[in-house]
Amino acid sequence: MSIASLAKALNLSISTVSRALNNYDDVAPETRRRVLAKAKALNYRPNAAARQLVSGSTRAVAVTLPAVETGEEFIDWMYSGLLAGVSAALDGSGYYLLATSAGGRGIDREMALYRNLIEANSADALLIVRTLVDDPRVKLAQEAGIPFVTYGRTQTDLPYSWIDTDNEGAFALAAHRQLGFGHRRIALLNGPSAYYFAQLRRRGYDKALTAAGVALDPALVVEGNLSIQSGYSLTMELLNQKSPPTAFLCAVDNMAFGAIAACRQRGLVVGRDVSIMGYSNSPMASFCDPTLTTIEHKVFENGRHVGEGLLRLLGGEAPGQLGYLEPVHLVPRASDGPLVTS
Amino acid sequence: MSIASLAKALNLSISTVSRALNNYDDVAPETRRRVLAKAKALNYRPNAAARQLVSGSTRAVAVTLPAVETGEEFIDWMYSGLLAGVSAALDGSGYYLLATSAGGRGIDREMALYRNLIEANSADALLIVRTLVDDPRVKLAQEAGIPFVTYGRTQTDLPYSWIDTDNEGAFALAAHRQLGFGHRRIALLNGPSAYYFAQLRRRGYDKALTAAGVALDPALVVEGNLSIQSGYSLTMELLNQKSPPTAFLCAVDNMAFGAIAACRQRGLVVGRDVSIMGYSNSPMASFCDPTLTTIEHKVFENGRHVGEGLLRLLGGEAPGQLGYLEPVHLVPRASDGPLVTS
DNA sequence: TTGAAAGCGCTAACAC
DNA sequence: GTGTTAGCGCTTTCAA
Repeated sequence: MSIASLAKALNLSISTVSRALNNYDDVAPETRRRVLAKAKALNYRPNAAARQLVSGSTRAVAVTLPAVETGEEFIDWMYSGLLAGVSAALDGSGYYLLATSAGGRGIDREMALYRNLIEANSADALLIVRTLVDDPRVKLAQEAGIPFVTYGRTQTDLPYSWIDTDNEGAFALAAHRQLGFGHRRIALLNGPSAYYFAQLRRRGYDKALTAAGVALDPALVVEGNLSIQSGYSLTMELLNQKSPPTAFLCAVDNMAFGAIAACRQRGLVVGRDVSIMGYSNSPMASFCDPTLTTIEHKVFENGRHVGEGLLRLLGGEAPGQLGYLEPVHLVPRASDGPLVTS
Repeated sequence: MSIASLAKALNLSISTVSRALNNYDDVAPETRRRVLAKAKALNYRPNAAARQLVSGSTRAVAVTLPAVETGEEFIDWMYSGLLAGVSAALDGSGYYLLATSAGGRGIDREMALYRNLIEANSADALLIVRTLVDDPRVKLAQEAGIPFVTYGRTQTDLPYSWIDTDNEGAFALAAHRQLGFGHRRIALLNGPSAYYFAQLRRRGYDKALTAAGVALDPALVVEGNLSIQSGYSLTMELLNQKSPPTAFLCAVDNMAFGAIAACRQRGLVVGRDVSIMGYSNSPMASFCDPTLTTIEHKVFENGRHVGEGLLRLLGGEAPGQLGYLEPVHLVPRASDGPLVTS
């Protein structure tokens, strides 16, 4: 069913049909009615490729997903929620989300995917998630002149549109809470420092400790790949130190679950002998034992904001107009508490 | 950079360039060399829309994701792994995965998405996941004549290509294990019965119990939405029965985590007072307390098989040639054990 | 071995 | 208010 056959069935020219279909106002109301009715009856749907070729627009927002952890997951829980939000915001706009996975093969693979997408004209805009401190994807998009929104900030001189959560504030808050409980040896189980969010978290943590007059101990800041397993291993190593930490701030809930498992195995009662905090407030956090004190990270809502930003850009807004720091808040539960002094 | 400007730069005709680029054999070797070199130098990339328009093929495999649980997740852990596998199999084939979310708005929304995709010619093949007993998506794809692979089986008279895990075998195995432990009141926390996988699991469960001479008690078979929360609520309700179950077979690990939380809250020691089993062997299963006895479900590998099936179909294989039941196997851990008789 | 030309389905000038 | 026409960038006959 092409527009040509539709036109023939209506005894109209192709252009009149096209105009009626695309809501131009120089079409007789009666004609428009007839066209719309016939299109529905004949189940006409414009060919995406043809429209794309002539308009230059694909109506697609492309995102490649890092899956840094294992290479065996398309995306993880957080991105799952984020994309649901983006998808929800895009819904009804005529734009859709084109998701491809870099399959854990790193930033080079991601760059290749984006480059293809851009050069083959397969997307109108890009979504860049989990930004690096110095992110080549951002540079690529800027050079190509394709609209993009980042989830997470990066270092660049040019204006760009971003949404981020208050990573620095979140970890200052977390550290502050543990300091208030009397903890002085507070570990930070961070993500890889190549990611900007990890640097920001570290900064928040550093600031809170420094403000409280607690000396920074580099041995207490470790990096892992955000998996349960890494949380477990890192905690085990930290507990082996001569003077182990009494509090553990984890970059994601998953790492906290690993930390809990490690402490349990060591015979430590989490929430009493040691304090553990997560970040994200994933569904499991309220069902594990002990329930996990964490920082609520509204991924779905964040995604919705990202989607709205994308739409603004696509609507012609200049990059750099958008820069929104999502607030985070504490969800106190049972996995942390006052330092017990023996 | 269009093929026209490439041709001009080479002083060749468009068609010769096209042939050289597409590996036709009626091109002089020297000409091909020149074209390829120039294309690389000029960073030429064929326009996807144009190629699509003329060839009729988009090189896209579309999948819409149900996110039935909450509507707030693009996909869940299982699909995350499955798609990673599909994506891996497709990698290098020239086909890519186009994922859109139905945003938890049910099968009607999914049907609308697929219908659009088909009618606008936006995909060469479809991937249909989490099949219903009587699945309208399968009928739609069959009527449209578009190649598709289902992950999960369905009821249809026509041949189709599917990959499924051995749901029936898995739950027969699980029930058999609990029967062996002496349990007689074994609950099944199933998924919604509209899904074929839920029916198959029920069948496996029924068969195992019947074979052991244990009467089926409908009160022990309940349905939930596969979330942690639903596992928790259903278990609470089951424990409130006059004669509560001593073993709980859960449709997914998440439900099992909810079940563990519920039992803990009731003061029951999981693995001693009650037996709990999950399904999927998610990362958390080996880190929770007690560690979860579950059924390994190799989602990534399954996804790879699905992707390979898709490629076979796209390569011209007739539907119905593919029908593969993935084996599953038990991962015994600490959450289940012999019935304690007081 | 290469080039000219038609046409995929659509939009948007431009004429009437 | 409607029709004619020229492309968008590519593949693929058909001639040369």
